[in-house]
Amino acid sequence: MAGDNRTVYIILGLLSHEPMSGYDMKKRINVSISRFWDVGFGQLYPTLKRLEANGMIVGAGEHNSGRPDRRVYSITGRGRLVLRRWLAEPASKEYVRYEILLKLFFGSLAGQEASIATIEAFRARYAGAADLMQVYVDDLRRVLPDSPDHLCYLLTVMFGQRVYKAYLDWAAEALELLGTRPSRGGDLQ
Amino acid sequence: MAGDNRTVYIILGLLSHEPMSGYDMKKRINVSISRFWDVGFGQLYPTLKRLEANGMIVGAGEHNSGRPDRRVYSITGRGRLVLRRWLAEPASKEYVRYEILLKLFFGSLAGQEASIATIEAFRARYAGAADLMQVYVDDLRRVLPDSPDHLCYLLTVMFGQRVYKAYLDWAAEALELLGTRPSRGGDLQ
DNA sequence: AGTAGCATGTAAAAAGTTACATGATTAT
DNA sequence: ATAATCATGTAACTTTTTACATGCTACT
Repeated sequence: MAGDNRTVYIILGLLSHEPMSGYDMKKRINVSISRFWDVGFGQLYPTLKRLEANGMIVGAGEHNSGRPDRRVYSITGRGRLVLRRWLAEPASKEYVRYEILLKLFFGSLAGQEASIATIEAFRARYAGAADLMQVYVDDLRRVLPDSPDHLCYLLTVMFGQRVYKAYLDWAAEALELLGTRPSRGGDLQ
Repeated sequence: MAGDNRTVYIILGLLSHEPMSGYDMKKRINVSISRFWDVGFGQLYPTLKRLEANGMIVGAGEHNSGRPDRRVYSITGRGRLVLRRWLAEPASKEYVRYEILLKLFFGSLAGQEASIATIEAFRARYAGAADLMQVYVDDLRRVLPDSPDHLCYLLTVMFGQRVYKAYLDWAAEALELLGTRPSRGGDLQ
């Protein structure tokens, strides 16, 4: 995870569409990016400062009547160049950390019930998410002919839909192996 | 990712089965754990020192004729207690970082060809892995009745098999959407 | 009255990666 | 000859998380 700071490219990527503040970025990240790469305020604000010092973005203070002042950033030519260069490079290997699998792997010390509870919690965590991704996929596929710019978003949502489905299918199979009939219905949340 | 240091529990979990050296642990991690939680030497050795200082493990120097000396660690009662306590707690949320989705999300600036190349590389990365996981699953399911202690391992391998399959299915669908017939055969490596 | 949202940040700590160092043996 | 394996470790660095700080407005 050392090496290139991806927070930089997320900021540049968002600003390549339109100017916005750090707070706006976090909101965008939460709804569309955080599923595969989350960024916190503690990373966002310092990185914005650094990018401005390096001339990749420029910020303009904006007065906001009644609300705190905003600092709206725009991408510069240099920022666009750096972003494009990164996009042309091959993507690094996927980085995952599944504590649930760690617990199951060492689960013989905890007993079957503990493993079952762990998997049930995992399933509950993704039951709603998988359905939601399916809805998004269906919607985006419908509007795609009229707005092909949604394709980039659709690709990432499709990914989520398939991976979450794999999660749920695995959970069902794992529970069966552990000798539990999967409970039907009422397992959302 | 702050909070609890999972390297600690990986070490304790491995030692709960049998005593071994740091080097042994890394080998075990590479073949069975690194797919869902990797640990490097730079984390392993300092953590071993800390765990010994805290009385969770004890190390014994072993002379190795012709080879470097080894330090073989064993888990203590206190270490077992800490491990069991962690196993009883609910697993934290999954942590993932997919640079490929980041690049695709901002891919409109790079063009379709770049997106296609990105996805092809991703597919090549997992084509072999998915097949391998399937082989492991089949093997483990066959030996399971005779050695039920393999169940914990099987659960994690099943997870990998399903997720890697989802990766490949997504890649095929994504390439189709981008207007590329998926190339048949010879796409390993 | 209390919570959530708006909006920006800082500081400390933890976690993780990378590069380096040593040096013998064994396989290609 | 060269590379890989065995075996341990350190140091510097980067990245990420968490907790704190401020203060106003709008909703319940």
